[in-house]
Order: sequence, then C-alpha cells, then structure tokens
Amino acid sequence: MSAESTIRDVARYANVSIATVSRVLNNSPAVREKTRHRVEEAIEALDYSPNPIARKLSRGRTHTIAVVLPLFTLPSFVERLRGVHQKLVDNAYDLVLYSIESDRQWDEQLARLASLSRVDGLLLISLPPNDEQTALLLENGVPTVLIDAHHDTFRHVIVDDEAGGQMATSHLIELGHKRIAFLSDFLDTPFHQSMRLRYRGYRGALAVADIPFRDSYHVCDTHGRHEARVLTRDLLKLDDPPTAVFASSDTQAIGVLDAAQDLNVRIPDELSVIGFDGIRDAEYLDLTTIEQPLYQSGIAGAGILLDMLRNEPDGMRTETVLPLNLIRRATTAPPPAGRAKRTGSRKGGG
Amino acid sequence: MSAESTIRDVARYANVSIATVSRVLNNSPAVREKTRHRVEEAIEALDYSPNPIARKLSRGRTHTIAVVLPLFTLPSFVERLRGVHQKLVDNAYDLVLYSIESDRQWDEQLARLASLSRVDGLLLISLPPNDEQTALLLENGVPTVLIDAHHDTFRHVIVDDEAGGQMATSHLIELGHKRIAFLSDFLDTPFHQSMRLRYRGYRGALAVADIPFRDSYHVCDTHGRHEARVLTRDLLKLDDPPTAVFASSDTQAIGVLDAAQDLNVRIPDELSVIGFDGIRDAEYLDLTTIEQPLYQSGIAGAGILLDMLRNEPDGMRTETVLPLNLIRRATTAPPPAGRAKRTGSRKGGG
DNA sequence: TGTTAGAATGTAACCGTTTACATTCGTCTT
DNA sequence: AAGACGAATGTAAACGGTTACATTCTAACA
Repeated sequence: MSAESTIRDVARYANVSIATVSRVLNNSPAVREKTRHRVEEAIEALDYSPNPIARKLSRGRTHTIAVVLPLFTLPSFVERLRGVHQKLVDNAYDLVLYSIESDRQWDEQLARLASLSRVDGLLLISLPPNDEQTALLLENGVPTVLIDAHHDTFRHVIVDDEAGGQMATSHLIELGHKRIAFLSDFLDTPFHQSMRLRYRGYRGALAVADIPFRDSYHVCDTHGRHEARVLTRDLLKLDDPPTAVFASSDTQAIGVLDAAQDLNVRIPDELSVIGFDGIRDAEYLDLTTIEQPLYQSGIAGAGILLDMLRNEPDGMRTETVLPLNLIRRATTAPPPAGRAKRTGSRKGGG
Repeated sequence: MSAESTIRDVARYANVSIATVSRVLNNSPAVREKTRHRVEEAIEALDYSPNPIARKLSRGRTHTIAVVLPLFTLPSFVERLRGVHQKLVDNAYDLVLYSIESDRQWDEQLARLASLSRVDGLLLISLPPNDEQTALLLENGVPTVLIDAHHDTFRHVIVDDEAGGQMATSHLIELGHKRIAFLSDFLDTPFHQSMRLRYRGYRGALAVADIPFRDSYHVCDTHGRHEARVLTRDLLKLDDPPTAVFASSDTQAIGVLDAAQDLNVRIPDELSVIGFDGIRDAEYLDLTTIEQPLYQSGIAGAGILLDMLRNEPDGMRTETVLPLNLIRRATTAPPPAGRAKRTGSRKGGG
C-alpha cells in the first residue's frame, strides 16, 4: 500500500528545500528552531521515514556488518553470535548472517563479501582466512575482525588457548592424575587452531610435570557429542585406561560423560572430566571446565570492528586476549586410590 | 584501496553505453554476441562487480529478508533459523538477523522493520504480531510469514500443537499411566500460543480417557531446563506424585530428567517422560518426544515468503501444517506396577 | 540607513544502478 | 536504390537521499 513518502514530499509539505529536511534528519545545528519544528511536523504528518537504501548509496556506507560462522548448531557459536548481535543492535548496525556449512561455501561467500560496498565490515567467527583470502580482503580494503582465530594481519580476539590447555591439564595433575587423556577434533584442518593450541598446552603441562605423553591417550574425531562418546568408550576400554579426560570442548566433554554412564563409570570418583568453553550446559551439568568469555568475545569483536569504522583504523593492538577461568565443579576429583584397572561394559540407563 | 570500478568505467573500457553494460549484467537477450563479449572482457579486466546498494535503490527491492526471533539460545530456534538461512542462501537472498531479548525490543524492532524499503520481507519466528503490529505491517504492505505462530491474516507455518499434545498424552495413557503431569511455560503470555495448544491437547486426551484433570499436576514457569528441574522436584514430592510427565518442550523434558536424577527416580521404570520438538539432544538422550520438523519449518517459511515476493501474492493457503511424529525412545514405559507412593529425596550425582 | 559578516536556506550535482524512450544500424523488400 | 522495419545501442530520467556551494536572510555596526 502506502507509497512511502519521500524527502521531497516532506520538503513540499513543510515548504522548505530537501536540503533542509535532510539537515533536520541528520540533526545539523545549522537549522533554525522554527524551521526544524515545521519540518518535524511535516515528517510526523506524512509518517515519513528516510529510505535506508538511498541513504546508504548516498553516504557510501551500508551500516551493515556481515557475520560469518561455521557449525551454526554448536552452542558456543550461538553464544558468540549473541554477543555480536547485541553490540551491533546497540549501535544501530544491521547484522547479515552467513553460516558456512562446507569448505566450498566458505570460499564462495568470502569472495562475495570481499567486494566491499555490500557491507561495511566483516566479522569472522572461528574462520581464519587463508593467504589468498587475506590478500583479497586487504586489496578491497574490507575492515575485518576475527573472533576465535589467530591471524598475522587482521585484528582478532582470542583467548590464550595454549595456557587454557595447560590450566586444564595442570588442574588434573594437581589432583593427582597421571593417566590423562586428551580428546579433540582432528587437529590438522585449517580451522581448529584453538584445538591445536589446547593440545600444545596439554603436552606442555605433561612435560612440566614429567609425565610421559602416551599416544593412545590422544584421540580425535570430528567435533560432536556423539563422536566424543564413542571415542571415550574406546579410551575406557584400554588396558590401562586414563583416570581423567581433558576434552577440548564442553560439547565433547558432555559426550565423555555419556560414555562414562554407558560403561557405568562413576564421575568423578572413577573418572575425572574437564571441558573447555563454559557453555550453559556445562554449568548445568556441573562440569568442571575452562571457561572462556563467549558472549564477551562477540561484544569485543564487534566493538573493535565498529571502532575501526569510526576512527582512523590504526593505533590499536591487533590482538585482544580475553581471560580464561578454571571453573572447578563436580566432574573432577583425585583419582581412585587403588590403581585397579577397570574394564566395565555394563550398559547404563538414559 | 581499489576504488571499486563502476558501470561507467566498464562502459568506457568496452566502448559502449552504460545501458548496454547493464543489459549484459542482467543478461538481456537484446545485445549482440560480439558486444556482449567486449563487455564481458571489460568486466573481467576491471574486476568489476555491480554495487548492490545502487542496484537495490534502482530496482526498489533489497533482496534481503529480515528474520526476527526470540530467545536465541534455545536449540529449537537455532534449528529453525538454520532452515531459513539455507533457503535464503540458496536463493541468493541476504538474511538480516534480529534477535528479540525483551518485549519492548519486539515492539521497537517491528516498528522499524515495518517501514518497507529496508527489507523485502519479514520472517517472524514464534512471534505473532498483535493487532496493532498487524495493522502496521498490512498498511505498509510488508510481505510477512510466521513460523511457529498462528495468525488470522498472515501466512504461517505451524504444526498441529493440539494434536501433538494429544498424541503425547495418549501415548502415556496407552502405556497405562493415569497420573500424568503437564509441565510448561506460563500459558498466559501473548507468545507461547503453541504451549497453550499443547496443553489443550493434554486436557483433551485426558478427557477422552476419562481421566480427571488435577490442578496440582499442571505446573508452569518460564522456559528453561533449570526451571523445569525445579518444578519437577516439587511434582515428585507430591503425596501422590505423577507416574509420567509431559513436558511442553524437549529442553524442559531434559530438566525433568535432571530432577529425576536428583531424586534418584529411575527413568523410565519409576517415571515416564515425554518431550516435544525433537531437538538434537533429545535424540541424544534417548528421550521420547513429539518430533516436529524444526529445520523444515524454516525451509518452508522462507520458501513461502520467497514465493510471495515472486508471484502474485494470492492463491496460496494461509496455513501450512507440518507433520508431527511420535518418537518412542527410552524415557517412556508402563507405570510401575505397585502403586506405592514415593517421597524420594536423596540427592543424586551430577 | 547602508554595509557586512554570519547564519539559514536553497540549488544542483552526485552516489551507481535500471529502464523507458529515442536513435542508429543493418537487412530485406520492392 | 529508397523505404521500412526490427534489432542493437545510446540518452537521459528516475530511484531517494547527502552535501558542496551559491544565495538569501538577519542583525549588528558604523
């Protein structure tokens, strides 16, 4: 219906020029109070609101940020996205969402987004661009900020995953554990930088405590609760099973808990479990974990990007490190006193 | 960097008019093969890509859909959003995201979005507009589709929640349960239409089976796993506790399971639990549930909206009902044989 | 009262496309 | 070879704002 009134309609109605209307809209001080009133009345009367597209074209900025993230189902991504959303809404920026479900998509989408003029900036969550992509972005001058990814060129917000891995492992060691498994995603993909670092932290902590690393205690599969469950079953069936598992994410840690239940292994009496991330379910399940500020990482990343858009882009540190926090809860405890090997296999309830 | 080349640059380079370039861009048939080639070469050479903003302004359509949803943390919303995203990406539409975290926001955002020209259409997830909002949307002619919400005016995709409530309850009744509790959100808010309908289904099934409704078996709180846990503890401490709980969402059903564990009540031997939605965790936890096609609801809703934008808007049914599915899993079973009343209170593990 | 500076407003170009309409080109009749 | 007609291309006016610059007020001063 309503053929949306334009700035010209308002100008005509208020008996001023469109420039004046525009000034009122952008509250320029250079307009007399009386005139301003007249224009405001006209705006009111015509129920006018400026066409954002025209405005974007004219100003050359879109007031829109593209957010790209993978694996949209995982709670940690959602939590980060919430932070981003909040920050953008607060600053009246629009957020257009690109979820990446395959590697090819990632390349395609980035190529499309790189041609500026579509959005003012790019927020990449857990998706470090490769050299080619980086070149493309730089060439086109697209302001870009990464969340949960390291990068030489782009500003990024991260946590010290290696330190986190160390914290988690040390916590277990301090409790008296020696047989400590590490469960993670595959570590060789271009993503999962953080997982690799957590792994390094794990190795580091072992080394410091003079505990030899055992290959059989390091297990990988694609990310997921179910995958972790399966991996853990195997771990627990080893001749010399671990007394503690450090899972590289809470989602995976929950899978570990499932497996323990499957095999009737009591937590934390018989097996300690520590996760990483601090998603809601972790609190809920009383899971000991290394908590990272997920929501805050979204806030921070978006904040940095907005700063870049406003101020001169330089003079900021390129790396923002958010703090980690060991949250001791109910899934970690000293290892069982007797070193008896378990080979439990009774199937437990849901 | 690169001061993005424009259509004029291309025209100059190819020695044609901008109209011709535009024709090539929109593959109009009215351009000679030779000319087309020349233009394409120019485009290639200048690495040109059309400015989407200018295009939007000129065409009067934004090729963008706004998606509005509440409670962005809950998995069922995320799942629906994924479906929407997929459909929009497939059709090269942009998706701008508005998450609503409070009632006030809902009003504000809708008002902003109602002024067309910002987006081509609106997809509202679990957010039925009230009369005033409806009027606004109609007045401005914003194509709108609702997902998981009923409405007289707007096309919407739903499931038959009342039938679902009935299915769930009947399932329990058929297993032999008579003392069946219903756990849900508060039913009096403008949202939660579906919860109300599921409740009606519950009441209906009871009535059919001649089981009197008991007030004490109907408990409400705001949505959430924790809230459900607390409510359930109270339920189980009743003098005559239910032998089965129908939770109006899987998230809440999971809270019920938590409470059962707290009180050392065995599932399904001592208590049957059925949920609603079919989120991933439900499958994971072997939770019996009424599964609704969440992802599909997103696909369907977005599909309808896109159709509206393409074709003449009328001639489609306004209501799309997706099928429900009872998934029998491990959390429902016949009630315990002896009718002994339980008053368990031992605190269980995590 | 006539200047004049500075404030208020207006004019018109521009942002980068699409597209209605005008023009030119090539080809086919006759 | 002139005319006619359709196909190919060009011209210019939108789309709805912002903004540099030109113009007109207003008021203060000499």
